[in-house]
Amino acid sequence: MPKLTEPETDTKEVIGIESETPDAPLPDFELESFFPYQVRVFYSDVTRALSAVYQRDYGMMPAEWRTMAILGSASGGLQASEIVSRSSMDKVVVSRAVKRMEERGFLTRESNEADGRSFLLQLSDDGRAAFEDLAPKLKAVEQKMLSGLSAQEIEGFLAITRRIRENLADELQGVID
Amino acid sequence: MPKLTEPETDTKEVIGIESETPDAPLPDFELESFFPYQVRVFYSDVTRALSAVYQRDYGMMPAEWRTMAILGSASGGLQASEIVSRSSMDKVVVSRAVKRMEERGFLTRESNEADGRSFLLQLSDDGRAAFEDLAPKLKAVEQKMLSGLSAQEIEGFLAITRRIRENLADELQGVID
DNA sequence: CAAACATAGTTACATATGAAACAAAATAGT
DNA sequence: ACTATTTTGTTTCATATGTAACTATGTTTG
Repeated sequence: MPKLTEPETDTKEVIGIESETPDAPLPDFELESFFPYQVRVFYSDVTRALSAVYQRDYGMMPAEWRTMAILGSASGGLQASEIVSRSSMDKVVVSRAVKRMEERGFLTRESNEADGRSFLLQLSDDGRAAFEDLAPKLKAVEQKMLSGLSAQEIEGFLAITRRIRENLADELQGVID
Repeated sequence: MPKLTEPETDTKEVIGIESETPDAPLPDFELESFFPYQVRVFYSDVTRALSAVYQRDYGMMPAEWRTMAILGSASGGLQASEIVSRSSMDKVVVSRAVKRMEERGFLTRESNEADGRSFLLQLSDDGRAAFEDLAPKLKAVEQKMLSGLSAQEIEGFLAITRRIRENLADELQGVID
């Protein structure tokens, strides 16, 4: 069932090791020192600290908070597609977040004069109140997690994330996203 | 701890002001420059580049790959609980990953002499073969994403993730994990 | 010993997610 | 104008996930 892609170079055959090798090549692979794993552990702590707040105070999910954050700092009404592009979330995720937020009275959907397919989204008064309550709290969490770090260190850190993302750019071409 | 209720501001409608711009405090919150958001975008690229490989080649999920990685570099058989502690994954996640890997013939479960509640897990020959195929491929992805970065830069980066996690340590106490 | 408690792992349930199919409206090609 | 294609957003379906309940075994304590 595994549709294995052909191993390009099979050193075993070249060297001529036959059948079961008790002295297996045993790739020395330490998960805990594997960079992507460390990134995941880091991310998981960061996101958990953050979502704990909007989750606890407003029962919101990450996608809802991000939608709120974008609408909260926007001037007029936004289309869902604009939220998609500004949040790097999937359009399905945004669609569902918007739906849930409308049900909970956090945003309004007006039909769009200029384009009958889309709607203009805006925070309702309740939504804005929640945003104004949450934004400082979440900024405080951000401050807390960054405390003791210089602006230079933070910028250096982010610069490295950008370089890594650039390194991965063509790796990720296949995945359309 | 506010629970979903904030005082409604109704002063405007009472007087009937139709001001287009209410004198809202309007927290200046830019999602795209919000540190946790940037971390998420970064993480999402890293993890996607990686999972693309074991997903494509073996149809594995992240939890399965991590389980494989830990078993692959372990000497004898491990209990599921050891995988949990070494992978920072939930025990339910590990349980399901183990189940699926056993179904697919990637690992074996022997009952544990020393403790009737647990089992000793080990990669099967197939599992080991998959691991030996995958480990170098994934290391290559790691190399690719880190290319152009000095060991010093990488260590500095990781040091910052550790400091941030320490800053968050008490924030995360509430969440038992 | 036996009742109480703790631990390992699984299962159930409710919910979240991603991929792909879909409908409706807009745009392009001829 | 008419058909094809693209874009916008929703829905469907199959699968993944987290929380809590559960089973079974092991440990502690009176």
